[in-house]
Amino acid sequence: MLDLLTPARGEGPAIRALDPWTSSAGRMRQLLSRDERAGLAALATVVRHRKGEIIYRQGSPADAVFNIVTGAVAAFHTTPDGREHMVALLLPEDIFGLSAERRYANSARALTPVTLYRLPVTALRTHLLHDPALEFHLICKLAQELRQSQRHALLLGQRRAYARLAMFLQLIEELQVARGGKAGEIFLPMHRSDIGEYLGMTLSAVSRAFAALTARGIIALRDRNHVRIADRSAFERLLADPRAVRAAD
Amino acid sequence: MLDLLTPARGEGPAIRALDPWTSSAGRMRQLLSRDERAGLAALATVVRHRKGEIIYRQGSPADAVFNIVTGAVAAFHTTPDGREHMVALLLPEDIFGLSAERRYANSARALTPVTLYRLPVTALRTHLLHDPALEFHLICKLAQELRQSQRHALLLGQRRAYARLAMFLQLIEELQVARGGKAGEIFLPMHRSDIGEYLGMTLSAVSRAFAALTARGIIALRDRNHVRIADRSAFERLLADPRAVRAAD
DNA sequence: CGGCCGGTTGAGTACAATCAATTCTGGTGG
DNA sequence: CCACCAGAATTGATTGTACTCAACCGGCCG
Repeated sequence: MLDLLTPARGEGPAIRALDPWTSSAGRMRQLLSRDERAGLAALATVVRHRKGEIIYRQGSPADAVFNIVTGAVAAFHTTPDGREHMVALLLPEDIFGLSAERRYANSARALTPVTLYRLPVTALRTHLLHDPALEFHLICKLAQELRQSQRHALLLGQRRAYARLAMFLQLIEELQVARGGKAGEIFLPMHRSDIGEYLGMTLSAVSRAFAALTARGIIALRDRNHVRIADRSAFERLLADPRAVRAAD
Repeated sequence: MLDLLTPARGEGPAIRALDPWTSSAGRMRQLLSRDERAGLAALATVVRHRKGEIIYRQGSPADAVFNIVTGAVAAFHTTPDGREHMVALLLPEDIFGLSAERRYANSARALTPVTLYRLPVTALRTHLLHDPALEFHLICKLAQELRQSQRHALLLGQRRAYARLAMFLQLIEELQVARGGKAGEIFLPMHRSDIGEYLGMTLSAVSRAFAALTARGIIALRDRNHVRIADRSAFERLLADPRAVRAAD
């Protein structure tokens, strides 16, 4: 299961990413050394938010970057007509709040209770310029988040609702495996409506997509937030070619 | 018009991004100093590709990062069933080819004739670790590309085809303004099918979306690759609330 | 018990995908 | 300069899928 509660071992901010220099079978590792984490800890303050709370709002002055210790966070964009679109799903050892022109480009909300390190940008900048190795690790992490975002775009390019949901489940499963969890049982730290925002579809469509995958025996719901991959090969087949499954209706 | 042909003034790799420390009204600037560019130039080789050529293929060993001098590049992902989805549109002074686990996560293709700096990753890494300021600039650029990717996701979350197209046009226009071009006249360095891949819809849908916006007097096509915003306020209104325009059918 | 929140299900509609036919455009060679 | 060709783009008819709006369910809490 996806563990949102156990902090990374050790003290201080932590970032986890795929190692750019070795093949590690999709396993992410902690990039920061004990010293790097201690250095960052000196700049950081710990902040907590309850489930559902806004961490920062799009357009407000971006004076800090955040690093998740425990919990899950959604970065989302609010359109002028009031709808919300999630642009990133953030988990422990992720970084968020990077900005341009001193304003946050989107808002952030706690999906679960969260504990964060808050790093003021000015102090962080100074610190980074004195620690090239740390900077390099941050570059790796950003490249990782960029790939993640591109994958999100890929998901959104899917036409069929159940294909999007399947890609989403695969994504979450990989994240939990990459953090050392085990495959097969997926924990969703969010409501159906949040999933809908991430998948770019309505609550109803999400619900129907869950129903469709369940009816085909591909997944099974233990409860609303726990999904088990019931038929791995059908799951893989669906991901490989979304159209192949349609006939099974 | 979007200038893809004039290289950045000066010599060597160049990266352009929004300045994270000042409000610059959306205007991007060259982040690298003359010295930084010269230092990078020492590692780089210049490569050229004809329009349509593959620069690297998803899954192949990622031994270099690229920086665009002139031209436009598409980063795209090929799904097992053969369809292609564009995940990024890259222009002069952009960086691409960052990877994890020594493999490219997606393919890259020249949309126009392109000139690139090719930076071997090992040399680049060593160089970066000796130049914290340069690393910091790279961080800014990556944050920029991350925001760009999130914006792409936002676009893909739109339901109506013409809304996606409008967001796309806005995006291209901003890119050209940010690079010093002037607003109002947009150059599209790609075919309708490429646009379709970026917007996550078919060629026909792209064509119909162009037709819809033209029929409403929002845009005007000088030729296939040159779009003029004919009615700026209607354009803005459409972007603010895609549903508002439907009635105007 | 009643209200509320999160979620599911149903009927009708709107929109883009699909497949296919047709037009437009730019380049080439006579 | 024009005829021709091939690729690019548009347009048309039909179908599939998700949206919309709405009713309904089930658990939780006062």
